[in-house]
Amino acid sequence: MNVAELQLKQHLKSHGYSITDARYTVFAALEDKEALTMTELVETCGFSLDRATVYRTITLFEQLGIVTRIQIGWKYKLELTDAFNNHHHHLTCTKCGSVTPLSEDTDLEERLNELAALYQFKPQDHQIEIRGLCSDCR
Amino acid sequence: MNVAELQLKQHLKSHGYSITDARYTVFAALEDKEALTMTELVETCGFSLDRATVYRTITLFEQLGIVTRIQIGWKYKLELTDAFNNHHHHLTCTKCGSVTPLSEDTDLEERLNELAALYQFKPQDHQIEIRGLCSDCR
DNA sequence: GTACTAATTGCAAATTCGTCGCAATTAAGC
DNA sequence: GCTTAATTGCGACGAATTTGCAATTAGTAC
Repeated sequence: MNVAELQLKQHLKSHGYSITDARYTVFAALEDKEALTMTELVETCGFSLDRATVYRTITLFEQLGIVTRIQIGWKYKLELTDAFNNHHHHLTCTKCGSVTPLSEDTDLEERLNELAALYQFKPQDHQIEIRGLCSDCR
Repeated sequence: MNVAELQLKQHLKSHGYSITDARYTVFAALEDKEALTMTELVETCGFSLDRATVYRTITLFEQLGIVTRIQIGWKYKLELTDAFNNHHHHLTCTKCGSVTPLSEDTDLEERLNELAALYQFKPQDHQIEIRGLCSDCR
């Protein structure tokens, strides 16, 4: 069991939820991967888990702040949250459909916080998607 | 016919598509409004248009860069693109679900362009969603 | 304006997506 | 191990989205 899985275990436990194979399976499917659509996730878990279980698990993970939804092109996709080692900023190519994750950028984050403050808004999370042509397609 | 509708007409024409009532109706439903879900859009067009036509029209509008999907909380919504006078930056309240549009911000746009440039990426459009607690809920 | 052709639309049927109730199974605590 | 409560699988359901095809409409040339 790696660090992230230990973290998952503690997270579930501290919120009073059981540690189950299904939850590990879903978590593992999202670990260190590019964002997945719900359908892809269900396929990845495949034989071992029922569709309904995957949906229920994702709902729980979202409530617990383990997973977040981001939009990539047309569809929404699922990713682990920052706390579980991920990012939610992407360059999406409108031609070839490639997705390039963008590393965190302090200037950007700060500006977002300033803007939120203007509206007396307390930010918890955010996502940014830039659509355009990637280096290969331009 | 207002400026935006003229622009729509030219856009359709220059790409070889017909100018039809259905396309005006869908366009009008999105004009000067907050983003709509597909279901809301179908309801807005209501009696006059078949569901399938609305879906097909939106697919076309996306291909032509007239409409874009943005993520609002869990769901995606539809909005006119920048070229047709809209913005895609929002503050979403995770408690009450309210959506506040964020006005364009030069600093932010510039920083996004700088970042895209780092990846030899040619930006066409972008969206930003900040999730958190609105002034009423915090 | 009329006629012709190709594009567009409405309708109905078929998929796909996401949710729910309930019985069977599994995890947690003793 | 035993008991209890949480979790899962299964089947069924309602909502969302897509598709084929026939009827209608827009575009173009006379």
